[in-house]
Amino acid sequence: MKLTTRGRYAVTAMLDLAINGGSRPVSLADISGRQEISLSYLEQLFAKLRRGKLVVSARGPGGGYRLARSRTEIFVAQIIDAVDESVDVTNCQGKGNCHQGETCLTHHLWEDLSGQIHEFLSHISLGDLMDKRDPRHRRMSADGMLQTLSVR
Amino acid sequence: MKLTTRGRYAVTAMLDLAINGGSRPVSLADISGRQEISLSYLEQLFAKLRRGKLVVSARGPGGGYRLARSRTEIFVAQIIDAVDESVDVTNCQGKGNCHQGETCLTHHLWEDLSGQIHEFLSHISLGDLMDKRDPRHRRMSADGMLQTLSVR
DNA sequence: CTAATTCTTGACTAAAATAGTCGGAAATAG
DNA sequence: CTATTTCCGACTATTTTAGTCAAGAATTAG
Repeated sequence: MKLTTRGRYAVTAMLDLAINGGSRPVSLADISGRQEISLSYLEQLFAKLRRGKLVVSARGPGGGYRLARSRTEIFVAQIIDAVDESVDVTNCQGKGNCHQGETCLTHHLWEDLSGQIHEFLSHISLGDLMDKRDPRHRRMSADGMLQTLSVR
Repeated sequence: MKLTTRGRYAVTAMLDLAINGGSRPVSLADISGRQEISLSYLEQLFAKLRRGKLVVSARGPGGGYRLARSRTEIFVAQIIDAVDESVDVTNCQGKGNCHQGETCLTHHLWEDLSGQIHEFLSHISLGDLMDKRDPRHRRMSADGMLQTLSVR
């Protein structure tokens, strides 16, 4: 799991699509204008998002992109995975250069943590993020948060 | 919150320190050998970790670094913050170029999500990672965290 | 004291990732 | 047909990452 500015751009653009995309597709030019991301860069990102089956495209006038499925079925982890093409991070894959060393141990510990972050982002959909705009859904509970976050 | 390979290196090195550091300091040369990170790069990272008060150093033969405090009191978020010097990510700070636009909205949504990840990593200590019994107890609760996502 | 060890610092560099540019081709609505 | 918009590949500039090098300061073992 990697979390770079590129992933942020992608999630931002997808959020824009989820917010502004109704029955009509949204053009990249619109997103570019609103989110201040260069059009050409958006093209690169959406090529990957399309390959990742997160959006569908429509060419021609009035065309653009729309979400490939409901905003409640598109998760942040999928977006980041689509644009980040995670490199494999192991420096000891297959090779036996990491016998009884500590390398594999610490590597495994990191992978574990990384996996948890991925797991977390796999449960947050665009819809979840958007729902936070609705004040009725606002529930500030610092106590509750600590209970769910800390080691139980 | 950014999550790059540099942060991974830092956490890995700190884990090595937590695992291999007993009463004696651990030299960067040792960490370099075990974790296959270049010595000079480790020097850069540990300069920042020291400034962040996460490690203390000891010069001379038999010297090296040791954790500044107990492994249960050093958290992953602190390590990443120390080496990443997070840039401010707002493209609309102060400036009024983001009035009723969608830019601020999506930006805040991302900030909230990013904040949640940071919050999560603020509760995971080196000790937690080393403690391998029952990793499920460290897992994030997406439902619980969504309740706490703030609205601005 | 001396010498080896280790951190400390700064300047520099190579490689990679990021972000953006450009030119054109294909599709399609009007 | 024509304007709009996705699509696609090649190219470039900038930034970040990772590593190198060299000099120097502190400390300790012997």
